Amino acid sequence: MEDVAERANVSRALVSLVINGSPKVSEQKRRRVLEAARALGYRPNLMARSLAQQRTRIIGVLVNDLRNPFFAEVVEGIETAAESDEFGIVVLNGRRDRSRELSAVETLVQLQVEGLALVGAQLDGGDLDEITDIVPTVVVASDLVGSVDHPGVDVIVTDGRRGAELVVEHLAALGHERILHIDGAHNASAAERRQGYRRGMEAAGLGGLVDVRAGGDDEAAAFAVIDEVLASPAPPTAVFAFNDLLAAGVLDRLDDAGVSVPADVSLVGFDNTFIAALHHLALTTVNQPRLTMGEMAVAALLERLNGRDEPVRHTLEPELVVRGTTGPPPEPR
Amino acid sequence: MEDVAERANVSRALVSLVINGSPKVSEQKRRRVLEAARALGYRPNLMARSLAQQRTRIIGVLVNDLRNPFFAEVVEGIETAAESDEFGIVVLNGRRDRSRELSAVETLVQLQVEGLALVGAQLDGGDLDEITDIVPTVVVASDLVGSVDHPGVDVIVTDGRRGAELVVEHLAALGHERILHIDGAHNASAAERRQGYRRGMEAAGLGGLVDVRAGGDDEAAAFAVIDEVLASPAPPTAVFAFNDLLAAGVLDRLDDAGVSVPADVSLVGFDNTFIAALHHLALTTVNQPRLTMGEMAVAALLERLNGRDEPVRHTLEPELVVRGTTGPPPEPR
DNA sequence: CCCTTTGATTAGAGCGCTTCAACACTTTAT
DNA sequence: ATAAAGTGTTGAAGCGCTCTAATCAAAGGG
Repeated sequence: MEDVAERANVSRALVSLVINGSPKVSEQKRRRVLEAARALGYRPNLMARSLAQQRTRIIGVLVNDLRNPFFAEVVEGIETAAESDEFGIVVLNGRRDRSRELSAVETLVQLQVEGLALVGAQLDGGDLDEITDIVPTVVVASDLVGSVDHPGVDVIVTDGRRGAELVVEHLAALGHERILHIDGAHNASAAERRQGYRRGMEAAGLGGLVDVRAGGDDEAAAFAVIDEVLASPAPPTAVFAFNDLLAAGVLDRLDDAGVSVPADVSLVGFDNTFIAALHHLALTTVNQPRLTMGEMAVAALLERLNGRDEPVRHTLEPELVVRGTTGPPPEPR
Repeated sequence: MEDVAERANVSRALVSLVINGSPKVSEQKRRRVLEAARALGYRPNLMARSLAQQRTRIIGVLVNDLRNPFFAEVVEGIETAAESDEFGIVVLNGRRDRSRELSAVETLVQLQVEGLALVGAQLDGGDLDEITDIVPTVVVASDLVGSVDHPGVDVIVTDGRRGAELVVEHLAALGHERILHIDGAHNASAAERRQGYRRGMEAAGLGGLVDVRAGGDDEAAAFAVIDEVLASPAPPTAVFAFNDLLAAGVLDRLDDAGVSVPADVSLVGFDNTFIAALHHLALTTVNQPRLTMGEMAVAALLERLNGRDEPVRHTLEPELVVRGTTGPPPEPR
């Protein structure tokens, strides 16, 4: 910068003004500076600028699992929204490991991000206590454990309880009774969906048949459960999986076992990722408006930055997308 | 930091030494400082540190498309490797838009990243000219246009030419002759695969039947091509798609048209993403060792940082993964 | 012709940290 | 005792930028 100033015969301060597009610079000097900058290949140092300015215009994004297309799309929503507000984003990947999430958050805070978006994170309110009075935080696509309202955290979720209810209603309407739920284990939104499943079962008069088994969040987690369940005396006629990835795993395993879907067993996922839409899977699932979620997350952060003080919670409506993996249960023989 | 120093009755310099784990600090003061830091909730400012230290320990990653699981996994490979070398990564998403890629690279450079990994980027040598003598750069999973060796850029690729040849060999061996290639359009690795396809066709004595049509990099791009091709007098008996996503699109469209795979038409993808492995797709495809690619990318950058000066190019061997979407062509009637 | 106003430019302090050279002690060797 | 050699600690400069307040030049008003 020094060099640019010298070459253009102006002060460092003037260079700064030009670079930042200040209106109070004469056309002549502006030109001189820009040319000098180009000639020297000058590039402003973002670190130095942030330090001096005391702001970074960066939103930190912690994502639970980049390989899950669902999260990737939420992140794209965040990115789009951030961009239009002249913010950049830094994405860190928790890789389904809570301790990694914790250290990622720490890194982001130290990076001085101005807002923190936790996408599908497994952290709970306690983990965030310290963080939230340093930087505005929004939890997206997962909920704080126990749904406790934390004064410093905004929440953007699709109503997982309702979504799960929709699934059970749909299956029950088709005549299913033994409906199994393979859950998301420690996954942050797992509890909500479990709860919705239970309520749905009860509402349908199937309270006695509630069956929840521990799954996870990708295909592999489904295998053991399916093997176990198929071996039981009265296997389920329908399976509601925690998410599409898990459902895909279920589908594979059922296939291996020669069980046909939906003739023998109906199957429902969650998220409505592009995988579910593939004709060969044609997975019945629950849609979450992921781009919207990303955008709302950014909006929430900006409001905080503009002084809002009370927590906000946006619960979006899930939507059942019926495709080819659900149908009436087989006739009992 | 000032405050911590004061509370612990030491100088700022000492605090810095403690935070950075210097061995030349007495146990007593170290304890005092750490306690003061905890009590005050002190967090070092990474920006300030980087500025003072003149290094960031950050590797910038530009990825072509986060929604494509293939790229996401390469990024995970990079992340893992970076982590074990005590580097952090910052991921920016080009979202399939070259001008966005350009500005993302600019951002990363200004962020003072110590290395740049371009994953599946569409940029060419010219775009990088200016960049490479500022920061070590490695191109992963795509190649510079024209494969010109650029002295400042390392390249980690799977041999797309060979991969495509393998595909054609496989199909030809099954008896196919009219093999269509739907390419990746402007995608950076498209050219190589096209070339491999052509060579493969010629080697199989099918040079006259070469048929390449413009595709893209996701499902949607396939639709128009399939419609067009099915309407032609002599439709292909096999389709080789640029990647798995595109292949999934082809599969969907063939399905719509009532064409069955592989009985009527064989189909091959590329990348071996988890999608291809789903039993209901069971897509024959070409594997790329994505985690390894990510790791090699980081290794290349570190070597550069340690003074290597000549460019390096690692070409990994692709591997044909035969699944259920390929078989002999239908009997001509 | 001097004073005020306006607009363009600049000096310099400061952002939060690291690091080097200097300093004050202690210990050991002589 | 005194010099030499370590330990541990600190003052202060500097990283590349921004921004406030001060300065300077030109223009307008009386």
